[in-house]
Amino acid sequence: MNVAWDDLRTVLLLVRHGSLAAAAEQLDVNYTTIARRIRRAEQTLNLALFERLADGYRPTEAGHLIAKHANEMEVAEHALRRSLLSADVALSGPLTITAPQLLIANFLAPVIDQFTTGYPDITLRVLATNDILDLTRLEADLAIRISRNPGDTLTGLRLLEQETAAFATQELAEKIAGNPKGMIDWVVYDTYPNVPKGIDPAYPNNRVRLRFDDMVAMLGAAQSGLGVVRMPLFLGRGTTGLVQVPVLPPQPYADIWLVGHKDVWPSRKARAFREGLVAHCKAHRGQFVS
Amino acid sequence: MNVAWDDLRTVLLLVRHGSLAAAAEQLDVNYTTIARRIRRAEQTLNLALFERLADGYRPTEAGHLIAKHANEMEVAEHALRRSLLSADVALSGPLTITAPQLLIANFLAPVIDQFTTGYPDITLRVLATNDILDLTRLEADLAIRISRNPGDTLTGLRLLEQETAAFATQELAEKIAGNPKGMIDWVVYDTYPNVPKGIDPAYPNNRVRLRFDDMVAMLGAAQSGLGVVRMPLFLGRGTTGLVQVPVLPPQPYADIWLVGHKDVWPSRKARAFREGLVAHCKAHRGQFVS
DNA sequence: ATTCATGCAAGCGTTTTTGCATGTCATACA
DNA sequence: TGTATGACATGCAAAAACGCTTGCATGAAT
Repeated sequence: MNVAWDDLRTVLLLVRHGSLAAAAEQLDVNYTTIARRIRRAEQTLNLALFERLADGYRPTEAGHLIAKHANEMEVAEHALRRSLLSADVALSGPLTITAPQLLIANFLAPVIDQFTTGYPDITLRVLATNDILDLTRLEADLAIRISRNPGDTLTGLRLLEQETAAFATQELAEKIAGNPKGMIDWVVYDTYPNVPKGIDPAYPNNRVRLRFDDMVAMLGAAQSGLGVVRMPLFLGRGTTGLVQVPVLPPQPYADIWLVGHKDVWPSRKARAFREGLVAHCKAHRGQFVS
Repeated sequence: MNVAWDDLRTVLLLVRHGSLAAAAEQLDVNYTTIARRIRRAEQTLNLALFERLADGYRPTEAGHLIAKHANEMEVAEHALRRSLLSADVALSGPLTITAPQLLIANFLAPVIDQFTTGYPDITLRVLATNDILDLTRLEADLAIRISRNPGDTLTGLRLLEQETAAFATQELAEKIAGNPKGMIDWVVYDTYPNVPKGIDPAYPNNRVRLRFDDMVAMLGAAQSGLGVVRMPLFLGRGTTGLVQVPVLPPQPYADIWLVGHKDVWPSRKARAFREGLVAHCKAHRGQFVS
């Protein structure tokens, strides 16, 4: 009559991720194991937890019920892991941070380098992604985010204020300077699909030539001379082959924050990372504003 | 970095019960297994959870921290199991009840007999004890208790009101009747260690001869003629060799309740048991009052 | 219609986990 | 001072859990 806790966890992950393979990936086991645990749980409870359909496992009502409660167990487990992290006084073991790829590549790499050198016993894991990871679930311990508000339940620290401006190749920049009234091609981000606001009236003719959903790709486009790109100052300045063009005067942009769960924030490892990061930010503040 | 949930549970039980053997009994595994799981958890977390002392495992601070959170996980697990019980519409599987031994022996046995006959697919487990089991933790699904108040967070149903009176052997009863002024020996319960209040003034001389901490033993003493015993009417009437003596007129006593957790109470199995029990109580109410 | 990707079941050999028997150590007791 | 008891460690063999591979069914893309 006693179900193993790990089996409950397995039910939860299968309900949450929908397929044996996806659940298996989360638990880092073979998907066969997921199937076996589910069967074992069903036998122990003498209760059908999933319907086996052609396109996967579909939870029954009982399966959903278990997932609901197992989810609460998971919440408690996450709280435990956060507590352990801050209770752990040793400067050793794993620490996971996440930040946007381009911020890492163009600004944070030295911080990371210095940190791993300074704390060789800490295994730093860097998740370079634009996704907002769930720090409550410890998908990461700390996150560096570009955002206008740092998140609700998290503890945060504003690292930097920054501005955006327009960048293009040297060649394109000269062409625009020689003919301000000519048509200017823009490469823009999908979420702001129009020509930026605030363009200097001296350059009256603007149009969108391309839209991207990825800033790395846009950088490539800009370097290839496909058009003008609005981007944060630090990015444009740090990308070889691009120069700032006066079409779009610098504008304030979302701040850069360091955020973490309140349980994790005071831990020694988090403090150690914060220290190096803050120092680096102070020293290079000039890269971000005009 | 991921601790198995079952290992967390093992830490919890070891902290709670203090020794490998005691924890092992709870989980129904060999105590060696407990030791191994603890070691594995410590290695995974890279953290000492227990001090190995000569007289057993003593939790470290981290061990206590884990136990605290694992306890919350356990609370969620218990909630899950209660939910499953009430979600389970089938009249089959296990059902656990608890009641005082003497109530079972002298009154409830027919209910139990009838229930197991009527619902052969339900495996009834009866815990005959005076201990107050924790229904939140599902140490039992339903409890029959003799109490003045049925418990706070539980759902309850008053089954019977009852009275106590004085009982002794036929021989002793006749002796007392023949000499009301003579010294009357009492056998009393440890928690009320004096001669009962409310004795008829016609019997002025009373003393405590023996104290017991167990009512079964007191019944034996009464049957052996060691003295007069105050006990519930149903008990005295149902015990061969005892007759009521008029020394102590019948007095109201604590009611008999059926209680259960609110999650369990509405389940079909609980309802089925309740039905038979209530009918039996109604039919035999006369056994409990004068 | 064919091909490909996804999702799962079943069989088989291997690894991990577990139970049991044995040995050690400290404590309590007579 | 010997002896019993409770609590744990260790080594070995059985049992359980696991990963890998093959094969089948379904639905989407070509």
